[in-house]
Amino acid sequence: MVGTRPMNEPHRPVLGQLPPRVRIAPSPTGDPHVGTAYIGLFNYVFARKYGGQFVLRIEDTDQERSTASSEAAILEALRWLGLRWDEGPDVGGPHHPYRQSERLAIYQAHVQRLLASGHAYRCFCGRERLEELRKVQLAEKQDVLGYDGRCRALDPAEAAARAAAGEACTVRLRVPKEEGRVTAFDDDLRGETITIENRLIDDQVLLKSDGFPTYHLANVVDDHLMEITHVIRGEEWITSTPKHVLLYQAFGWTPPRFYHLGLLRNADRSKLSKRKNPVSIFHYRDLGYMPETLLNFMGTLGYSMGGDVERFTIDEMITHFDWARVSPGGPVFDPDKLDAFSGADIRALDVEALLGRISATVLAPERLKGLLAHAQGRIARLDDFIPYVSFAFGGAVDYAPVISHVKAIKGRGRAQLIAILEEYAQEIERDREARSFEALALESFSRGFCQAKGWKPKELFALLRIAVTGRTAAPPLFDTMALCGKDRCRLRIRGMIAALQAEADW
RNA sequence: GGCCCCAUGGUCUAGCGGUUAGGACGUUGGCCUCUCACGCCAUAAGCCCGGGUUCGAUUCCCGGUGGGGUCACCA
Repeated sequence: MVGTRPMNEPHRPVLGQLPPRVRIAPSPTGDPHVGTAYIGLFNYVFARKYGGQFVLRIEDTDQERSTASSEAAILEALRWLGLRWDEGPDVGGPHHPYRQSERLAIYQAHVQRLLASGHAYRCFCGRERLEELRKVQLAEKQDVLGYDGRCRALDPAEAAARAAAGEACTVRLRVPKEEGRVTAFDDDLRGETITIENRLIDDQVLLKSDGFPTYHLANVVDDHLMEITHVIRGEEWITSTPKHVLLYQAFGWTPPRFYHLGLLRNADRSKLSKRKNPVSIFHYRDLGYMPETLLNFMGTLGYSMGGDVERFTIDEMITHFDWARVSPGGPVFDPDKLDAFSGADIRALDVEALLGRISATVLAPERLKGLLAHAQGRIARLDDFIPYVSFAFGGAVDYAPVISHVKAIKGRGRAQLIAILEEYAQEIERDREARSFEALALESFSRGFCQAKGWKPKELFALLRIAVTGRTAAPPLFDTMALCGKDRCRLRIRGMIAALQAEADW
């Protein structure tokens, strides 16, 4: 057993070792996720602790789902938190570009190497056959799922010719499947060697038919080229790490050290998901948590300063950081405790500083202006402004005063209301335009949604207005939703669903 | 289901062979107080189970159980 270490031996870099280079590699496919921030925090702290570099790399190899706006949002969210990266798509660096979609030629050249050395092969199996294969494997309850290796035996020259002739194909990793072969790597957080039998490792696709690499290939190539020394990521990657190790071996490269952190969990211990918890970093920003509070809170998840200390700054975390103080288990993200931290931090501010914070966020001039534009026509006295726009502040709202109006929506039962809200919340996330949460896009999405579901706009919009504001009267619905922001709307629509579910007598 | 990871009160954790098992959030009760909040004091609640190793296991090893992850031309 290589690489095991007694648990009482703290992990310290060997003297004379180069400073670490670490990275986070978010995929720009949605709202900036707290899981990204969590992993980012540990990478950042580790890099700073040992005077290394923290790299931000955008893994936009999924052409279907990646968007520029998501990438921008991720950068914005990480900046808000104060996790500064030394190299990245915006600041550049010696290993640019840092956006994988701009490194296609690099991956293709590396795939050629693998093809030439026989570590990879072209595969002409189409999606239909793969789906069929999968169906059969599932039906037969096979334990090992995955590609059956049909194209492994193809003559490389012939395969190359077919590809050159324009036949669609992918390139797969040729996993050495000889009886008894295993692939192992050390997880330095766990202090264990993790070993997996090669027969359980799939001949992973490395290059997709659209010419883009998969995560596995791009990740290994870039980590090597960018001289990443320590890969600190979520434990969801543990089972695919052997594929990466095989790739390092195929290229003749030395793999980095691996640290797999436990995944953030919902209250029911499943992996943190937006169905059960707010997961967007912007949710926490827009509902008025201070970045240092969030950072400190996340720092207490999985990490401990030791003893009784749990309130600490990121600088304190950096100076005290030690891998031996990181727990491998997946912590529950407890919003109540975050609130307690947040309240304490607000109280610790002097009034002047608090005013500064609020002026810069909750009451930022730009935001106020947007609100005023809609309040102006609806108030009689300047002083009415605050109560009038109160719907745009705070988290959950109380539906008790307005629930009768919901019940009065003609011809719609409780179950129907719950269902439509759930569908609405779900589909709006998938709509490329609407998820920007701009009024116009919201409106066109919502009207289309009504049509598709056979609801009159009037009924749905009334329901949404009540759900989002807790009131029956407000500025035009889509302006209101835009003013409240995506995360607040999401939170309140969920709140409305919960309120409806609680109305047992209806 | 196969494989992999994990395991201290409800939650986050301290503990690194011998402790009255400590702290924080939450709970409950009280104090403070015009109310609420804050603050303060107190409270109930935990080492998953079974084998080893050891004079001695919460701690080390193995097994079980439980939880999680993963089995895509998504990351």
